[in-house]
Amino acid sequence: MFTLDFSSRKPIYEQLYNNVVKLVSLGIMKPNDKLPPVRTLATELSVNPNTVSKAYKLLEADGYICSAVGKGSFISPDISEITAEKQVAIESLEAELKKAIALGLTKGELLEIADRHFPKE
Amino acid sequence: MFTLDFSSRKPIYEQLYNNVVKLVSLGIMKPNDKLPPVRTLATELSVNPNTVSKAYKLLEADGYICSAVGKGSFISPDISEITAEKQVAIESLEAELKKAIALGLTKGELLEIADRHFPKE
DNA sequence: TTAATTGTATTACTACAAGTAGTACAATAT
DNA sequence: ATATTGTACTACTTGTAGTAATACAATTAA
Repeated sequence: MFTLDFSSRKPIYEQLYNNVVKLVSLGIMKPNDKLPPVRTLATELSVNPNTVSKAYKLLEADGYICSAVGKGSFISPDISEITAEKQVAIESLEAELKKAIALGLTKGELLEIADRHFPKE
Repeated sequence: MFTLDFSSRKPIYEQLYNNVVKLVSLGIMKPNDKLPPVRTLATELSVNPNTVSKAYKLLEADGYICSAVGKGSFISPDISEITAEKQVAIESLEAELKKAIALGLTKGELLEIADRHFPKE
């Protein structure tokens, strides 16, 4: 269900995050489905519970899952519509990004723009 | 001519970079104008020559200036057109970015997109 | 041709942040 | 009550960013 690459430079919590996003977008996990408890998944993957927790925390911040102490973590009920609209917006964004890069936009400049649009994050 | 804020978190080389960009966009420095030599500027600003060099290197990579050993560093001859077109593209990009953010795009996701479009930088 | 001026490359030191782990805490369920 | 769950706090380790010290290479000017 979850696959990790420990030799990768990508942080484990980020890989976990992407795992869940992928499972949802592929329809393998559906709204209200229960995710494995932090400790369970951590043990399975031989990883610290806090690392799993970090992934879950991010997933919740981004609206993918809902977590509650004692209850557990679940795929958000209204995940489908969200991701669909967002996907379209991302595609438009990437199209504009390509144009800008062709005209000499650098990564540094893009990061600066990102900082301006995400205040104090 | 050049102003630095040493108490700022922003790296000095980045501040220098922005100084030059601003001087150009304000028309204070024009195409083919000579920039102060690395060592001279470094001494003036009480900074290591390498720090100035790093700023110049970035400016050259982004097409703002041209550097040559023994000659010096100069504002690029064709800076005006470049920056104009680019500015338009950046505005479109930011418009799309705002839409995507409104639909739930996160900073993390944006950075991931950035990584995808700037391979191995 | 020689000395001065210029940008570049290499290396190393320091500080800070990211990533992960250890542990204790708090809320819910059974 | 006790077990299960997510969360908060702290600390350790590692890596990267920023700057500096130094040596190098190319051009200019005398």
